Amino acid sequence: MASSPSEPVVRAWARLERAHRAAQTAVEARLKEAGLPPLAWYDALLELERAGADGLRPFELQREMLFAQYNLSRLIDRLVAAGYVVRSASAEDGRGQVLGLTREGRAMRKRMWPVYAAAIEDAVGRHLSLAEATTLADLLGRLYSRPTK
Amino acid sequence: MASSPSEPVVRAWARLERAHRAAQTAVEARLKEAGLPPLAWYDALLELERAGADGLRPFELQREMLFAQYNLSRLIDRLVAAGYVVRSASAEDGRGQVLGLTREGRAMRKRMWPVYAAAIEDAVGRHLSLAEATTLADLLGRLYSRPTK
DNA sequence: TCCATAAAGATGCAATTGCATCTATCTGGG
DNA sequence: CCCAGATAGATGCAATTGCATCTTTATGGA
Repeated sequence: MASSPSEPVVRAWARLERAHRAAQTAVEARLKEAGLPPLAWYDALLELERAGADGLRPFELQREMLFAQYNLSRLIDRLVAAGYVVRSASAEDGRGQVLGLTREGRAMRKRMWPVYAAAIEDAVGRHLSLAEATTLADLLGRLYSRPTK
Repeated sequence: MASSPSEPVVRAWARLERAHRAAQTAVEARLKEAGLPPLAWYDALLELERAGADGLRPFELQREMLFAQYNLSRLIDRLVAAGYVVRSASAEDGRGQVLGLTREGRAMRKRMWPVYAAAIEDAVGRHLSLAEATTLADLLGRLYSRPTK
């Protein structure tokens, strides 16, 4: 019988870790050396921008980013402290709040993009053809959706 | 003009982050619920086991794991404190040391494997065919090409 | 030989993450 | 209506990570 995670699966896992660490480190370094906030800020700002005028509930953002609840709570603290996000009470849910992007938040996201984009190109784009990038995105997408097996 | 990271590249990057976070979180949770040490311990123990009787220098382990120097230094502290690794002075390099695996270290790695393996299968294996896993491993490998290989 | 510089590793301190738990509100069944 | 969960979010505290810098030993010229 074949051993339970097959050799290619173990390999894929190991490389997922390494590739991610390498890319992540490189990208964070680029942002920092440009005097910009960390990656996670960009992600949050982008999701909020995409959400439009209605804003997002923290738990929605949490699911989108796959962030732990307590980490997100504190990430939001920092974004609010920096003036990029505003918290307001939710009208429909007394327990909850709604997050909105400020003008400064929108501006910061925009300001981060060129640096971030260049870093992504270096960390990922440079190494792959267009077709390969598409395949990679496809396969990675499968890892966090319901299995089809 | 084509934007500099092409859309598939950005997508691949975004999914690399998400997929990694999802898998990482799931695997760590499995280890913890089995009362076992974190992932990084396994990696280090495995590398040391592979290195055989000669052991490894911290900086070699650091390169292998893509770990920051100060993080590795402290990871080793913990492994030594747990009795899984021993530090000894390097014979050839007065600045350095050599790491060796203890019997307990070897045993712990072995003990972690079944739990780790099952978690990998759940996080990765379940979602992909054999051919897909191979392709994924291949593409991910391209992202962190080490110069001397 | 001597020195400037580089490499190996450690460490103090600040920021972030993880864990457990807490408060407050909401929801569904009796 | 009422209460036992469940859900949204915050938070105290411990562990880990990141950053800057330090010590010690190697190395490669002039």
